[in-house]
Amino acid sequence: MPPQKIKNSKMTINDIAKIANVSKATVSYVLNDKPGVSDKVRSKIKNIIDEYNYVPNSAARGLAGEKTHFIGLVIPDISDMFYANIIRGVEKTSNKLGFFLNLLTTHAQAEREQQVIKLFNKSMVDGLIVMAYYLKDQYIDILTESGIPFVFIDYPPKNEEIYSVLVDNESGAFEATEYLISLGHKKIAFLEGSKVAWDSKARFEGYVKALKRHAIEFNPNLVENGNFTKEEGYLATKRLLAKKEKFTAIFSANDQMAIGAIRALKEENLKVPDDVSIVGFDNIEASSIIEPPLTTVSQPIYEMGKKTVEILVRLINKEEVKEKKIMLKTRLIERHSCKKI
Amino acid sequence: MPPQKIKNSKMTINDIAKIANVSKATVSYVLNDKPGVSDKVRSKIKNIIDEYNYVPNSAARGLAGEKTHFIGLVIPDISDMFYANIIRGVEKTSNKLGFFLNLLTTHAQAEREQQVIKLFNKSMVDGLIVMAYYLKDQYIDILTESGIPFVFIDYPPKNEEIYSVLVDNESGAFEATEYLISLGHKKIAFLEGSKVAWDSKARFEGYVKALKRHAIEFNPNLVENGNFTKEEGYLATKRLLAKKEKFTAIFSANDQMAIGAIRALKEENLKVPDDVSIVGFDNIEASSIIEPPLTTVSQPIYEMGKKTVEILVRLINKEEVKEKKIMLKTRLIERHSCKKI
DNA sequence: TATAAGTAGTTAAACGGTTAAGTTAATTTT
DNA sequence: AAAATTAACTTAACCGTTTAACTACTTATA
Repeated sequence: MPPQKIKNSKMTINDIAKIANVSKATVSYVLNDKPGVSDKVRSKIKNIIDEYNYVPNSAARGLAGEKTHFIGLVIPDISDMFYANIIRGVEKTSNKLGFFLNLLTTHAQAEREQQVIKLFNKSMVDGLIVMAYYLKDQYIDILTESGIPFVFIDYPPKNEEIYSVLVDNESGAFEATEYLISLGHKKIAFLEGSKVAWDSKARFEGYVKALKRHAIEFNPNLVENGNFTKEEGYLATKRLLAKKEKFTAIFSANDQMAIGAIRALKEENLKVPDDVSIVGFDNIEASSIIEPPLTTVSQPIYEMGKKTVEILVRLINKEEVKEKKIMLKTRLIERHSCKKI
Repeated sequence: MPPQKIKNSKMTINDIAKIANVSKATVSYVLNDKPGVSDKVRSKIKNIIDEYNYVPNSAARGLAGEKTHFIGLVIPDISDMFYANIIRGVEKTSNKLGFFLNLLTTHAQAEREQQVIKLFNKSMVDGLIVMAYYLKDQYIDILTESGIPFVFIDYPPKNEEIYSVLVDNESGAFEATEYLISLGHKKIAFLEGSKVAWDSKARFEGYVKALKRHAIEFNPNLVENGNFTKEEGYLATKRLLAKKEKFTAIFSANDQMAIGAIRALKEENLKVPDDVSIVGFDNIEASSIIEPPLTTVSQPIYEMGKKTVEILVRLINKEEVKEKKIMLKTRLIERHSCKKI
């Protein structure tokens, strides 16, 4: 066989070293941009690497050195657009910073979350991004012990020790409610999400605070639970309507429930926004398509992913991170589901 | 320090071996369910593994052995629900079969696709699932040479050599068009998607074949390009309307364009389905929310992911795979956007 | 000028597994 | 009862990197 360019997949650092007539250590130094190599040799090696399409074996890298150049991503469910969009930010940013992604989904099952967290050991990933569903607290000890840098996305704001980036749900809800009030509404119903989710609670808090701020008395009869789903949002609205307790607006803790609410209102021959104004939360795709287009609170999802990776990579590089908890602001998107009263 | 249970993250196969009083080879055999270990010792080791929460280091595994237990996933864009849903099937199935996922997105950029494919070397992943956007053909040589098992998702059906799972777009479109015909429609417009995408072409083919089958003459004036987007679907429909060429139904190559079409029709005071019937393709979430709920063709997305992994894992295990190309059937979802003429 | 300090490179051990080959003891065959 | 076979385990090499420690020069310092 004539001597030929070996294929990239077979190439090792040894091959490169042999071709360049240096030791593999020298090649390694070049690969990692470390000093101790003359410019001449350095560029010679770089050329050879390019020419032969050599890519270092990341398993070996992970084994030997500190860095795997991988970030682990723990996520409940990718088919949920919220998470999918976060991944988008995560992926783009981590690639820009030279990292790849290891995806592990938990299907929002507690048991699976537990498994998953054990799987990620130090030589598998350099750091971890966690979007937990159940075990947020239990994770922390395991992760802290393991020494892997990690940052949570959307972690309930109590624990001040851990790194996390989250959305200021309360102020978003406050703003949404205040918007309704500014339109002249005084009897504003609230569709709450999951009883246990902290973001649901935060949105409720924001609603209550806005009422209080404008001296409107909170009426518990105007609150119904829709568990964040379209179907239950529909049902909750029906219950609300059945009470004969008057209201002129609904603030729904998410868009899905708002969509259910609109259907319920239509069925009762109530017009949105003429009879009832409604504002949602999340700005999902459907909210711009529905009739009428839904006024809603948009979360900076892409930016969440981006910020999270930026923090994690600083952590991995042992650089200083000023704030442990990053709160991102929401933005009210005015469409056509609200009307001045 | 008192002797304590060491943390899982620090545990190595050596530690387990020491505790069990065996060699690490024996532990390895147990880990990989290989013969040559007595039941007694085997279960003893298994207990210790459980007790100490030991998880083998996958980088080391990848380096030393054949298997990394990772599947690489090359995908253009996760925020596209179509891909996100495929991942769901991929993830669930691969976990069930004992594999993890390595996610690499290409952001639908040719250059990025090229990079990405080089990154996956043998000791990084056991196999590859590719959802390519541009370089489908170029990939093949590189991948074949590298020796990594791979399967394409949604690969254009020409190359019979490679493994792929895809949706029978043509028969789906055929069925949709035939459905319209069965309702009495004869003048059926077609909103085509991207000019280059093979699935777009296949859907067009299905449309044409259904017309032919029912002896309806194909009228090129009734075809407009909407490039798969809502906005261009809207524009395409406007152009269609401007022609004054009569039609009573539209078959749109995807739901996004159909949604644009509905808006365009509404603007021209045409009622769906009373004046114009319309059927879409994809069954995206919004299609059930829009007014009227859209009749559409649903793709077996989850199953695609599932099937793909199943094939890939067989390939990885060097088991026989009967068919190289798996075509999955679509399903027509009847909602309220079509009417008998 | 002798010595210290720096530069550019090499050597070899380690990382945590897998697996072919070797060893020992128990069991079967003749 | 000796030889052959089998089962159960161990030894050690290897996978492709990184990196601490070392060597051999060159250059600067006292």
